[in-house]
Amino acid sequence: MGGQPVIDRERLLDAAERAIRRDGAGISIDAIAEEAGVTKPIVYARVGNRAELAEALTQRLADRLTEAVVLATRKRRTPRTRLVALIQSNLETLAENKELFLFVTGGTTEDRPQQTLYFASQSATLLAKGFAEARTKAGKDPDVAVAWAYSLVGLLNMVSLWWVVESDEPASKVAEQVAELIWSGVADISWMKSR
Amino acid sequence: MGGQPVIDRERLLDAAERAIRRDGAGISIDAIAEEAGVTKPIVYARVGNRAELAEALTQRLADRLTEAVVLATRKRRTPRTRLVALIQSNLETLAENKELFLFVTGGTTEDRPQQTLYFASQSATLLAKGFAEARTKAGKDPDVAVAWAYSLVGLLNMVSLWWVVESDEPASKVAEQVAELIWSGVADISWMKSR
DNA sequence: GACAGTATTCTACTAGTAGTAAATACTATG
DNA sequence: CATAGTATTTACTACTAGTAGAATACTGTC
Repeated sequence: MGGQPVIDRERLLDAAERAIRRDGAGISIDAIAEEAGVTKPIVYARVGNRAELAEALTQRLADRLTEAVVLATRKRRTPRTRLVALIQSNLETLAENKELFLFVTGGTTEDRPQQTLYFASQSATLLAKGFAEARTKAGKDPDVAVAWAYSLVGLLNMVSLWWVVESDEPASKVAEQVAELIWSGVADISWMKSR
Repeated sequence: MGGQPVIDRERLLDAAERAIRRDGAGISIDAIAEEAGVTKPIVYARVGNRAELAEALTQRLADRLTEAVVLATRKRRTPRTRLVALIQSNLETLAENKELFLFVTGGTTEDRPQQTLYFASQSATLLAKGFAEARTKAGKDPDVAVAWAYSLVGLLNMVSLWWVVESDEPASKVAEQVAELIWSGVADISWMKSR
């Protein structure tokens, strides 16, 4: 058991994904190592502790998400249809990666909130940049960008969680509904007048 | 050590809160028991396992949140200022209960996603009801209510997490910014035209 | 006032996991 | 074939959730 490394980081992460898909987000490092055909210290040598593992898988999921979103929105012409496509592909991608999604946003990592923020910031940073530009062009205060970015990422995150875990509605329908909210806001309904 | 129970459920939850405030969200059941001046099995007898503890504290935090929001919005006259007040009091209440917030949404509970959904549904259910009514009155499809409710709860949740953990901006400012988004949506900026 | 019965609590344990140090085994090179 | 160097595993510590059963103190009754 020496000489050439028996498995590289990427293959190890592949194995981690498989294990998570199979056994759920509560997976142990030992189980991941076993899936990879190695022992625990190898996991620590290649990817680090549990938090770092979650971080690496978060990165993967975020990339996958971005790719899917770009692909889905590319075909659409109007901003509105692109928004719907963005939301829908978000939902569908996270559903396809359900257990990974649950591991990344929920896995037993102690510093879970940091993890959630990290996951969010992956998308939010990019989004914020776009917002800032668009607002500046529109002659409005670009200062809202960061808050808006986290807002939308949180929105998408929760809707996805809810939809993936609990809802039976088709993704297209939910995407359309959420798009309506994001697009026009709540101003046009007589909201909160009584309560 | 017999006769009358030495501590009731509520006082135990008080102790749990104190312990979490002091030692953070990663607190052990033993530490909570110690703070309460009893031993672990008592905690299990009164509130159940860790997930049930989180659930009970979630309930408390949700109640505190609702109370604060009702109080804050009551003073405001227009729907728009009420929305700002809602968001701001949400931020401030969660900041005051930072560690509890992190425990509830992140504590090492294995079934964390379920926990998050539970926390969310506490507020979302109520919100959804209001939305459905308002939309029906406005002559629009009330079907969007549930998706909208989870959307907004997720939005508030993430913004709060971000603000509590990372931002230095005043709550009033962030509340104003987020209100602008929720109120009028993103339709008025030329968004996603390029990317 | 003593005692039996019972509710309550604690002690002590199991099981399982993150993370690590030290021993072991392999391979390439001379 | 010996050796140096690296990769891997074994075996361990430390910690925590959760629980069974022993120990204890209260309360009502004679």
